[in-house]
Amino acid sequence: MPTKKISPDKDVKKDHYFQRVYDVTRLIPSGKVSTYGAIADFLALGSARMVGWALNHCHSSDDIIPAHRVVNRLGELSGRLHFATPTLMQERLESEGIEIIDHKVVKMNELFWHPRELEEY
DNA sequence: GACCTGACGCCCC
DNA sequence: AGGGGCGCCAGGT
Repeated sequence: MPTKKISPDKDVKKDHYFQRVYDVTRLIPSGKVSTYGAIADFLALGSARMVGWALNHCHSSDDIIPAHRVVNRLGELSGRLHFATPTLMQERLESEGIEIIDHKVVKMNELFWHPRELEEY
């Protein structure tokens, strides 16, 4: 048997992981935000970095992912430069009634939404 | 294959 | 109370 680790299901698992991240992201209510860590925590899979990595590729998904509702734990729009325009993330959040000052969500404590708050799932 | 670099976050000053 | 160290895990060079 080949000692080489050709793992065909690795890509499958990767896609599945992507899908899990996208699913949770879609559940974030408009007007609220969640964090990379909270999503990784809820999935009990991967790390916060991997959530960011997955969201970085969300453009390759056919569905529209509200990735702008995911910020880092301090409420900073750390992913804003990865959107079509550098201001798009902030514009979308503001259009949902979220106030942002200096690339940071104001009242992060009130607006933070953890997936575990979801009753069903 | 070592080394760097992230859309991160906890721990420890 | 803000900043650095380090673990995280996958990709790129």
